[in-house]
Amino acid sequence: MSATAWVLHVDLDQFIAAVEVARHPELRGRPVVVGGNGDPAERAVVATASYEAREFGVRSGLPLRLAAKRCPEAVFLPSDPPAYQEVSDRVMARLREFPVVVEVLGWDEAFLGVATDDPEGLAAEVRHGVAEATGLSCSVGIGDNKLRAKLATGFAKPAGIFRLTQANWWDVMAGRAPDALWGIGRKTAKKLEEAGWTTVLELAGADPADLASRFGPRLGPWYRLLAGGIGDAEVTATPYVARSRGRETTFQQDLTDAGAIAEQVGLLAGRVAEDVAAEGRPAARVEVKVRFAPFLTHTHSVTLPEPTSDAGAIGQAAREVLGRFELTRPVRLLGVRAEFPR
DNA sequence: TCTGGGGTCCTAGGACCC
DNA sequence: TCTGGGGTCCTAGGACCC
Repeated sequence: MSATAWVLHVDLDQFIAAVEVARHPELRGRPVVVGGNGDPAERAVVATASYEAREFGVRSGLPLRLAAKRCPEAVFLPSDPPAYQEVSDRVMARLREFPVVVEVLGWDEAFLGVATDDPEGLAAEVRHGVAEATGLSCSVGIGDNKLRAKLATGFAKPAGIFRLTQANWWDVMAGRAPDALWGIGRKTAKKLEEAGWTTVLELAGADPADLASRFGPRLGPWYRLLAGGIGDAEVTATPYVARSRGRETTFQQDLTDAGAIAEQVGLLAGRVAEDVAAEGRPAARVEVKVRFAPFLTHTHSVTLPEPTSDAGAIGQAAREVLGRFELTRPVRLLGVRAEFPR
């Protein structure tokens, strides 16, 4: 008799805030907001808010200035990605000690592929193991595929375990709005609603051809599958291979001087060239992004004559692409991205 | 919105080729 | 020219996710 295949989704609770509280114990129990340089007056957004801060309506993506307004007593800390990466590595290493296949999704989450007849028991062991190794709390979703495991975690949080399978899919999901699904956001939910599909159950019964005509040949039919809870169950430990590497900066004050803009693009291209060199594969395309005030974003890009890792060639391509923009408005963001051959 | 920075994938139109 | 059908590449933009 062989054990049943399950997908577990492990997600650290308020990960970034938890890492900061772990190294600043005096902050435990206080509203903590991490983002930008830690200065709530700057142009930046919240990376993570502690649960105490969330009580005040502070959420990821909220401008720091608004976070300070909603929660004046919050402690604002600068984002420290290397520290989070280091803790993340320890979490993932601990997960790999279980008899599971680990697929890392980001700093604070991973899928586990596992064969067991007691997924709740394993999920509890995972929670204890991670807590013991790192002091961090996580939640675990159990599913019969990745989509259901991922959504289950949302119902498990914080510090819990939840199982979502075909058996309870409709009980849990039928009446929810389509943007409860992983892959449908606010914009698509609005279009769906305008077309008459306001719940997961309704979307699951939609005509695929109708969906295709509204959302495209792949996205449309895929939305119907999502609503049915149907998805991939294969968990793979194969290291992920980047398709592109980019750098971008939002300026605290908009740039208007053409020379300054060109200089910043040169600096960004230099950083991207370093990343490309570190990747060990040449870049095939270079894209430049310009966000004009108030918030108008445009991109131009070029396919290089041949793939290259040469910093001079990447910088020159970026400057040439920049020349295709009409720089008639103040610039709030510049970005350079290199794509690898497909 | 007072709207970051790192990415991924999809779409659609035009160019180009057979 | 009253202009087929298909495949692929290039490009810009959009939506979504963490």
